Amino acid sequence: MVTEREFLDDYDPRAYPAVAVTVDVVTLTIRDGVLHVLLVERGEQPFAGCLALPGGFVREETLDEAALRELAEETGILPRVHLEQLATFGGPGRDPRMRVVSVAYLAFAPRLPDPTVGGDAAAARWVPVDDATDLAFDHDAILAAGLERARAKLEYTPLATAFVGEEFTIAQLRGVYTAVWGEEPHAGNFHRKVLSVPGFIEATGSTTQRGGERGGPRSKLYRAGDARILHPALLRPSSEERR
Amino acid sequence: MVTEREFLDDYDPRAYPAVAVTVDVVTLTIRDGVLHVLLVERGEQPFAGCLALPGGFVREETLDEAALRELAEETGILPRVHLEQLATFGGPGRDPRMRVVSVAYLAFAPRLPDPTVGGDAAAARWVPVDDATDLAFDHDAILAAGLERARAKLEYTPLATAFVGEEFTIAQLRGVYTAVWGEEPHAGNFHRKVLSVPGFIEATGSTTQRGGERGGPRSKLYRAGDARILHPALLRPSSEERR
DNA sequence: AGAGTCATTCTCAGCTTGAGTTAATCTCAT
DNA sequence: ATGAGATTAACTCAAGCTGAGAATGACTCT
Repeated sequence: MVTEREFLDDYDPRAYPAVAVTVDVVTLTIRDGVLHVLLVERGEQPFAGCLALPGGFVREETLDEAALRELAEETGILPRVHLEQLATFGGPGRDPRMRVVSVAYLAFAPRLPDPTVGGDAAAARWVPVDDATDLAFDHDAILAAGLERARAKLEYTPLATAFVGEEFTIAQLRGVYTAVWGEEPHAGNFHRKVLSVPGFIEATGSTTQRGGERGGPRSKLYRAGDARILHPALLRPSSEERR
Repeated sequence: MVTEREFLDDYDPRAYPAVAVTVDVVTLTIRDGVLHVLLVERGEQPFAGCLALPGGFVREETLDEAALRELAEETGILPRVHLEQLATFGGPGRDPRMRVVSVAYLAFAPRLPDPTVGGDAAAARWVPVDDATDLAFDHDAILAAGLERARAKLEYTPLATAFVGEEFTIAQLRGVYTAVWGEEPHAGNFHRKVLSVPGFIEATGSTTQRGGERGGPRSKLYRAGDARILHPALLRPSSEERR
């Protein structure tokens, strides 16, 4: 990570401005069909009163462990979360106090209870992503990067299954795509597609106890398959508009 | 990037083991049809004599600037390089001397002259990626991540054009895919495909002065189009084997 | 001149996709 | 109870894309 010569020439901790390394976590979940992100309210300057992504200093642990620890501290306990590194933000001036390099993580969780307030932050809560603006520091950019990553990964990975419970219906899975993409896939084609992609989902053999709230037959239940990537991919309807 | 409370509680630079932040750059190019990576030879312990990725400390600059600077120091001058952040590696124990968090970058360059030795490193050189094993620190893992990213991005971005010159033939572009994927796409289908994806390449109107070295007609010349993503994507032949 | 190479264009069958339709199964309000 | 409306699941069909192979010339080298 550094050439020896430069290490010897330059290495003197006191000669450098202190650099802090933190992790920030973009945690996404779906509540009532709407994509939410976990935010904490800052109590002090700078950005007092602003909402921010949960995060904190990295200790004697790997970066992944730090992200998982921060998340657990904010929300109590996190079962079955998918966690992956998103990107690192480290320009000078991100934090007015000192140089802070922040490794951002992205987490996906099935619907969880409201965060325990006994955690690290004064107040942690789920906020619909559309309302999550004017965050502290450069957290708007971090959130935007997380959302774009999530949207893209729904296409070619079985990530959507991380948002639903152990057993789920195809309609619930479709709801994940609708919430994240902001657009509803064609129900019939979606059904055909998720069943045809090998390893995406597998039938449990049972069905729901009742039909939908407003009627309809009982739907079959599925669980996540063992595929790590989807092939062929599920392309989002709006992909023509991108360019 | 950090809650205020934790910042106040924990922040004391001397109370923390010093953390260094560096950038390491995986620079890929194609020479004689073979994918190469830029490596430097370490002169000192640890890993003296080992090959390593070029990199160094982050100064008063953004992370992107640091990566670009390190690259320029190693190779002289870098025109037209594509540079993107890859991932951050920061577990304890990566470097036996101190905690080092390294932000890895991925760069793609058209064929360049051999690196100027007047740069930062004692000896920088291009090494075929298949020979780039047993690197210092965890650079094997960083390189592997860079290669996988490069292979994936060839599918859905016009990245391949970053490996060739301003003007290029479709065969040269195919050569990029062959070198990176390790598998030659079907020539006819590749030709049809790159021409049909909107914004990938555009004809310049001219042709090469001569045919190929071993015969064949003169080929038309193209330049990169303005698309940022390819739609539909160019899938690698081996994608069925993944799973 | 002849052999071999290679860019480019076609053909064609198979597969996937988008859009719409149909049948059967339920819930809810009347 | 009964009908209206909703929903799952399955089917149809045309259009587009893909992989594989082959044909056509334009070149270079011997």
